[in-house]
Amino acid sequence: MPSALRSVRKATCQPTDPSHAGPDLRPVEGPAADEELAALTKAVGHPARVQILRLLVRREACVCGDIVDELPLAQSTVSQHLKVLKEAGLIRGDIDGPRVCYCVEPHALRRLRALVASL
Amino acid sequence: MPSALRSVRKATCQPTDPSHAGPDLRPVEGPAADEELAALTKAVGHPARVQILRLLVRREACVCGDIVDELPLAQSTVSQHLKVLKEAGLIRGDIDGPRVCYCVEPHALRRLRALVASL
DNA sequence: TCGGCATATCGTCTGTCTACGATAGGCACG
DNA sequence: CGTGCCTATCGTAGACAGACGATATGCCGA
Repeated sequence: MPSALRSVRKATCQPTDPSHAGPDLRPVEGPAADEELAALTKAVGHPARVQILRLLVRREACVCGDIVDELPLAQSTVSQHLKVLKEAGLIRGDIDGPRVCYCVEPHALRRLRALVASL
Repeated sequence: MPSALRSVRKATCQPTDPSHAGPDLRPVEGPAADEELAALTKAVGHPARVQILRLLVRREACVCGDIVDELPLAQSTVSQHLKVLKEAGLIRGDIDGPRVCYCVEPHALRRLRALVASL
């Protein structure tokens, strides 16, 4: 049975509650902000990773296997892209039994928006 | 005489007048938008290129030599980064006699902001 | 027209990215 | 306690990125 026929699994993790986090106080300019902006945009700067982000935003959360099913890439490749996004702080992965449930980090996205807006 | 002592040259080019351009009608989602976002963020995703963009935004326009003076990189390296930004449509280079005057493309920045905001 | 300055391009080296298959490890179910 | 599924990691190969010096090009001024 091909994996494409697998059903979408229920997502168990939730994005970080943004109500606890006030506005980001870090500056949007200066050398540190430049490095941060470069690192974030570099992480986003690949079509597969953009697709993954969109998928997670649309579905709020998503099991790794579902992401693999949506992209025309090998499982190991998708896993590497997820790792890049996670190391950039843009997504989070919660272990859910035998699976891993990924979801976006809203405050990282807001930070990215703020940095891009400062350009 | 070290190049660091050169004076800043007057910029002759101006950013594209944004008043002529209405809101960008292209969609901010879908496969084409994903590719576009990936290409733009990839171009921004390097510290030197972020610095160049910031420099151009701050000064509105800037001669290539001044950019070289501001960055700890060789002239050929800076020229390559400028080329990346230009091919992504983020900046424009106007020939001003023997020099080249670079300035940002405001509509490209707005487009980038819109795409990032759609995440 | 010749010389010099500003910029772009070329050639090259090194390192990182991206892709894949193969393999390892962890958890649930029987 | 084994077996099977899901995911991460390893190893590898090819493509790409980033840096530099050297060189080409193009424009002014003498």
